[in-house]
Amino acid sequence: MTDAKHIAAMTEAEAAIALAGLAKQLAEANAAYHTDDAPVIDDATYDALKQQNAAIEARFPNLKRSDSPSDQVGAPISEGFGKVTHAQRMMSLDNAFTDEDIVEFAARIRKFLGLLDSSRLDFTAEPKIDGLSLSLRYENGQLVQAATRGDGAVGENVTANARTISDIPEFCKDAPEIMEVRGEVYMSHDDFQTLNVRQNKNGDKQFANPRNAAAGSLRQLDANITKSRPLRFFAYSWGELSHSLGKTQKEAIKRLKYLGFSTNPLTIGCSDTAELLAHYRDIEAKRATLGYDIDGVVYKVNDLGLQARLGFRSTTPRWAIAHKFPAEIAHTFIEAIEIQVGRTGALSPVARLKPVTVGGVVVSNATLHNEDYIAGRDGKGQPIRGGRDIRVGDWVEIYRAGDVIPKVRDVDVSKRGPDSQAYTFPKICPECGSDAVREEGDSVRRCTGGLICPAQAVEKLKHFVSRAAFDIEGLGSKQVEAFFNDDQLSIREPADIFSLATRDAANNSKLKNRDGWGDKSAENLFAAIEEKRRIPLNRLIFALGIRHVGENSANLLANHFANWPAFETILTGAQNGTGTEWDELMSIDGVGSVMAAALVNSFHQSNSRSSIDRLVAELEVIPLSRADTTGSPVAGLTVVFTGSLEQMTRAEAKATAETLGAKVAGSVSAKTDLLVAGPGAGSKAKKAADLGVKVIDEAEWLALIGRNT
DNA sequence: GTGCCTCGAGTTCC
DNA sequence: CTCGAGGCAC
Repeated sequence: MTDAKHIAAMTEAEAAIALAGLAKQLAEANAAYHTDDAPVIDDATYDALKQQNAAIEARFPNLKRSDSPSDQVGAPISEGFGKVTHAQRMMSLDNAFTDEDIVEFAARIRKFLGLLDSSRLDFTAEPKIDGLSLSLRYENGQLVQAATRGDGAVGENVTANARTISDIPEFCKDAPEIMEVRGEVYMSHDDFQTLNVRQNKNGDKQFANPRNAAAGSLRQLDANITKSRPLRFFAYSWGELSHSLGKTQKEAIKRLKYLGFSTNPLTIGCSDTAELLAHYRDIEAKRATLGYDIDGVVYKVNDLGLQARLGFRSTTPRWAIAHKFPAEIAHTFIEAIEIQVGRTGALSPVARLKPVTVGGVVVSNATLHNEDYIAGRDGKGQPIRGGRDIRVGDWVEIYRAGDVIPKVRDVDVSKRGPDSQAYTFPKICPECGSDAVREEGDSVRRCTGGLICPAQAVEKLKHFVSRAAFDIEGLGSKQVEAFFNDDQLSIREPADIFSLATRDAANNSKLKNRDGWGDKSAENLFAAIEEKRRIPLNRLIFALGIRHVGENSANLLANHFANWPAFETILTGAQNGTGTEWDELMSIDGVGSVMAAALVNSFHQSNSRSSIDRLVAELEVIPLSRADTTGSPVAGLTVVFTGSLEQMTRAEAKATAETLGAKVAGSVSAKTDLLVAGPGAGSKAKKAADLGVKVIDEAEWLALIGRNT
């Protein structure tokens, strides 16, 4: 034991050792307490250890560990979970619904790898568990972190909760020093039933389905509640590894089993698509007797070397696919068809349904996409669902696309009454009365009211405060809408947000007297707004809500122009379709004529321009911090990218290269210094060879610019 | 012109 | 998540 005097006398090295020891001791104690119900130390000792840990951390803040016990179980319950950046992105899977999709999947892989039809290509097939994915990080065999998938790049830290799941080992003997194990947390049918009976007895809410129950249980702020819930875990994948788990998918899964994880017993190897499809039918037949929910079968290329060669698209691997079971359907009728107006003026029809349960969830709305869909045609005028139109009062077949978005699959025409009438899509905006027009070749009808239309104005404001834009704490979509409709403190356009505090002060500070508001909440809101007066250029460009300019394009533009004045000057000077400014816009990789025109219009149309000017006058725009390119290994070089890139998109690659002072060209010439060639590179690689231009692959490029994979 | 691949926009429910 | 469409390579 180490007392306060010891801590005061500690050297940094001693402190680091002490912290490591405490982390281990407390983690073991936690594990024992949460999983076995058999504490290895008593509460007083536990608290004393924890205090020591905190005291050492206070004296040596730089030594605080990533797995610090002060951030874990037993720590006071904080609001929300911490964020965890995954060492390797958690990908999602491409979906397939038909046998043909699977044949194409295999063909795509053969083509990409340049394999002959006659050569062997092995796969694995396993049930796709319907739960939620989890990434477990082990260091030297010890579980140090568990994180949910989140958006794939950043998830939530649910370490304390994961420790309570008995299928998840606290310690793995013989594991690589760094090992991220990925898999699915789920609840069995039996456990789900029992839990709901218990919930009912305690007067707690019932869960709609095992998946929701599992998700709700894992995301409890109090790990003790998670502990009382019967969660299970199947391991099927991995992230960062300090050394490999095997040469093939099958070997790696076997290894995970050896290390103490549950792996799904229905995982098998297959040597062609026929075997994959046979296993699919087999699992489909067993589906009802498995005792847990699955929603399809996952196929993966077995050879990990081939997996590495195939690599990833932006969000999915090329070497795996999920063969989904047909979606569950339900029948109900349409009580009404309503029109919503979006930020770009798009009129979107929504069917109000007689509530019905589909896949364990009660659905009362379903999207009808657009005018053509209601009329029974697709965007090109081709009939869908046999060309039947959709009417108010129709009995319809509903399913949840991707198990999420409710959609109308088909109409039962035989149940139509004699007075049934075809739906007439409005030609004027239901919100503002302006003309709603459909441009040639567009499937969407749009309100022409612009900012005059209250619906568009509100949606634009909601976009402005959204997460990837200004992200003002305490000013979400609900609040924005309330302020929009407030007579005294109205927010009609983005600039009004930044004058809110002054206007409220001039108005005798009435905000704090509103329903649900007080001194503190008003003060917090004003502070949060002030905080966002300084805004990075890319966020500002995205927040403007210009059509065709999403988060990604905003980043490209910010990268190119680096600061607001440069961006504004070009857009102000640009003419639609011609001139040097237009050419500069078009020269940006990822910007084409449609986006360029949308940008130019928004800076020339007087209403939108003055709204932008009023906003920018309130802000301090943070320019993009350009790295100093002196000493950059590629400064001044002319680089060309070809073939498919795996670690980054072409646009990202170009932006990064430019940041480092390189020029990026579209084609290989005598002036080219370097060609970065991914798989599938064709004529350019040949030309480079002819001209004697140096050719490297993506990994070598990343190494060159100092970004290791 | 065709055929990927990505992105943008709009959607529901918890 | 899905659809449509923009952008780019061939």
